[in-house]
Amino acid sequence: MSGQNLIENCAECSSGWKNFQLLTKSEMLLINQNRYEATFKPGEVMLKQGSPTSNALFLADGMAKLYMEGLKGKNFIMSIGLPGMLIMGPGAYVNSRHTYSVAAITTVHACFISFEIFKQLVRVNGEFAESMIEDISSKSLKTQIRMVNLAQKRMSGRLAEVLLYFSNEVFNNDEYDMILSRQELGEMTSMAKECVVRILKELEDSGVIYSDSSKIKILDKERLIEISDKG
Amino acid sequence: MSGQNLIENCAECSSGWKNFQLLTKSEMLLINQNRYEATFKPGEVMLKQGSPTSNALFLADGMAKLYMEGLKGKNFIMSIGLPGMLIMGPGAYVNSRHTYSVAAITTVHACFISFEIFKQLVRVNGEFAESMIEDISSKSLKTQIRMVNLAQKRMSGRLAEVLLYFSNEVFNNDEYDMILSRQELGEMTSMAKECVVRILKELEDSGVIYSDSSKIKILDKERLIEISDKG
DNA sequence: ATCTTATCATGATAAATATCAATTATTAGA
DNA sequence: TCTAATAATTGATATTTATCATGATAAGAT
Repeated sequence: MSGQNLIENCAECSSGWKNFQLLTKSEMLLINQNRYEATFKPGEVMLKQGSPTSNALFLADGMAKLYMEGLKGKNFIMSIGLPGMLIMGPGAYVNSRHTYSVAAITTVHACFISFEIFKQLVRVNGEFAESMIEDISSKSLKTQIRMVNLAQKRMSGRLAEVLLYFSNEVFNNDEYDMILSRQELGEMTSMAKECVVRILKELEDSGVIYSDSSKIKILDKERLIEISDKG
Repeated sequence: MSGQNLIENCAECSSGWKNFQLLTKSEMLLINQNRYEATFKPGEVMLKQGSPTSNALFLADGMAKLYMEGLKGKNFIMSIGLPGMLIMGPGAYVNSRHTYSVAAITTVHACFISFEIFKQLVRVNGEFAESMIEDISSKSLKTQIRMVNLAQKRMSGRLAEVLLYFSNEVFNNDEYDMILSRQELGEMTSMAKECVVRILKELEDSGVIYSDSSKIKILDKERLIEISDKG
């Protein structure tokens, strides 16, 4: 991790959070004055679960995994952090502790913004507050849906769901690099790594996907959606 | 369900939402003018998943189950709704649809408050907006923790967790009426009803709880917490 | 290039959980 | 109170998933 500012200012940042558009010029300036940048190498931990939520995090580029550290050292990967996303757990407004850890998957260029400034703007700018609620709500909704799926789907359904997640929400492409290891895919779907391997193979054998250890190609999306939906 | 106003006004309602205290008198009046009451019998559906979020819901008294309707008609019970809670899913700020259904467990006297009014107040009153974010965040945090537990704990851990939930958050008592059927306990812990029965029996046999079909008594809380924590 | 280490893959087995079938309470109505 | 319906319970069995052991590949380091 190294920290020199490469981004001129937030207003012109191509990876900026869309909700910042609701801020006035002076509010935007405030944000810009209370941020710092840092670069992380793959694998480096960017935010640690349990640590104080002094900053909100944005990625200028690269990808990160957001994961909760659960029982017996087992992790649970909740989602992939991407440029343009506000990365701030619900703990910020509950106990001032990060709810989850964040670790770089690729090289990540990140921007930390003072959470106090955030809070301040929420109180002052109603539109911004509303957009903040929308952002939090949207994440909460995803978590709820994820929870039910986790509770009700069997392994193949859960894995299909995650493969679609990468296609639709991470890469916007039916062919993509599998940036997670089998172990990590398991941590995302609540399955053992061996089972991930087996189900990927099943999906490949039945012509739904092509898969090698580092690439996924969705060949029959209809079918994959069906597998995900039926559970 | 019948609807005549039994509550004089929100400001003096003993089951009122604590965040309403942040509103001015005139704002409170606005709330009070845009609400209606209704009484539900046990089992009646109060809010239906997918329907428009035209109102936020409060319980004046009684209990309700908040549940998502998932795959193959299987429900997933997320939590128990109680007096004093704002019952409004994240969908309100995402797609204007209720994320979950709510059904009365006991006889419930409920209060519906126009969601438009809510939104309006959020934009105008910064403190209220912040308290709203706190409320949503707190629910989101609970969902996340629940999700990880669901993903990582085995049956006995999940059931122990729910028994503690009833004790600590619903009844504030180590002895309580089990208001959910075995089937419903299964819908809350993602287990088959037969397994609920078996694990309750195990817990009883090992002296951790007393249990009959309608009552639970926690005899060894330490141990129950341990079972919940270890998964 | 070669060594080392981590990941991936596969079969065999064990453990956890769900389903099925049948029986016994309980509860709600008539 | 009696009866019908619903929920709880139990045992047997099937299914799903995890673990263990081991070898094969791939990726990094020297």
